[in-house]
Amino acid sequence: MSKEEAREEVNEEIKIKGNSVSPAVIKRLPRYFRYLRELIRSGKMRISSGELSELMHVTASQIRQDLNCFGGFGQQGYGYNVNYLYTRICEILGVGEGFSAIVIGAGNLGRALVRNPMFEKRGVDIVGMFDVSPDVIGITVAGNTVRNMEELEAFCGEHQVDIAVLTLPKDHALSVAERLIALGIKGIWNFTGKELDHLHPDTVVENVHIGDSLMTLCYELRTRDERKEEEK
Amino acid sequence: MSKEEAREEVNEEIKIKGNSVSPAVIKRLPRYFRYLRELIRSGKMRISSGELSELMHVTASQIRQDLNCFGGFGQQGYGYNVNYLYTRICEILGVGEGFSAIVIGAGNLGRALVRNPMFEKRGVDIVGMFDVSPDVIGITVAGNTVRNMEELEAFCGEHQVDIAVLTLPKDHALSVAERLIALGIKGIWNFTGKELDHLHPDTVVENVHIGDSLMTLCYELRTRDERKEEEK
DNA sequence: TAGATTGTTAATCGATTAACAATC
DNA sequence: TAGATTGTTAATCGATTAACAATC
Repeated sequence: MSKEEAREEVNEEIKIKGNSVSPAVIKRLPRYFRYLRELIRSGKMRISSGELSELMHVTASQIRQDLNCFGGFGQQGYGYNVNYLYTRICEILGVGEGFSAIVIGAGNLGRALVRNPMFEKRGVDIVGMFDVSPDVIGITVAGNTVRNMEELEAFCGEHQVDIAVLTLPKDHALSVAERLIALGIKGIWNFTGKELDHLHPDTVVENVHIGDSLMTLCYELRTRDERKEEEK
Repeated sequence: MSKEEAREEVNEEIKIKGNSVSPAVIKRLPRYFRYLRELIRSGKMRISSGELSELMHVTASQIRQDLNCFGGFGQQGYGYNVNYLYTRICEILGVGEGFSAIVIGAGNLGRALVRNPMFEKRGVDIVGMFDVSPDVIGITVAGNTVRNMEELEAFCGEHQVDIAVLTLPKDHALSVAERLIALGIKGIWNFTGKELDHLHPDTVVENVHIGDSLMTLCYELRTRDERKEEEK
């Protein structure tokens, strides 16, 4: 067995042994993904943890530690091959797994999301949109015709759907989530503000609260204001 | 000096002594804000850390620890007065400071954000929208007429603007940010994906990368898939 | 007063950083 | 080989949890 193969095995073992990779590391992976994308675009072939640390404003130590959770991606004395590293990060994050998604709720947010290149960049394929309002049923958004919510079950019977993006009003979120879970959907990207975790142990729920970020900004502004007041 | 006053003094001191409140706590505050809002809506007058912990799926210890960073909001043997607690959290987060914001970029995302009740709920007032495209200049979005970017300087001279929401293409983000900083804008809510931190020490930048959240979901889906494969 | 629940200290846990031997 | 830089261990730092005395 070559060293590479042995490493792979250990690697696999780690992945199997539950979530041995800490949440803090996982949360940082998309950021590596973004920076590596940029580096490739700029034609950079190779990078050291030191260089990358300067670029990303994190410690080189953290970068090496993070990347090593998934195996030795670098080479002593050389650094990391940008393309290889990007490929591995993509693998880890499931880019290229070909996940498919439906969007439920074709309001302002739902439409804006579908028109965003975000999904394409991350290899997630939007395969359908749904709504209850006759005002939007039948319209086409970025190539997706909005279907009647009543067609949900039939549609999911015909198409493989991995992810449901929920951008519908809060008070309908729970009942829709239950329908989705009954249909075997594995992941819910939840913009509704309704707590949908713990509904089903096999369904992954990722919550987005954009407003929380706005509030963090306001907190900083307020404390900065206060500090200036004090300085007087 | 009453006990309350003494407490306030200590409290103030803490706030002044730099960022003595840990980032982890600050990040959690908006969540408390959301839950307290709901509790008020449901008519609940009083709550213990134990009850709230069950509701929010965090430890009671953490709740008490978090709230205590800002002073004693509760009462032994009683718990927390929901209204009072909400009021204090709002104060801390700068809700009601009357911050004003402009949105730069009236594309899909910019328009969706402006139409969202988020800003209103958090006491942030949208006072203007800007874009460079003749296609959108002049249209009205949720009561806001989209202005030509050229009017930015004149507008900011006439109106108090605290926050700029950037939803414009990445490659124009830097030059616009520099104009905003020159105009004395204090906070940037950055959706562009361009790194704008460290541009100016007095400008607070809060970055939003919605795609990162999607990738976290994909990571969970992939590892779950992999685990199922292994089980076979 | 007795019961409940906070505020707060101490203990534990996890995450980050520093350091350096391994090695390309 | 010498220099560079990783992978990895050990040390530090910060955040969470447990425990309980203070007190309403």
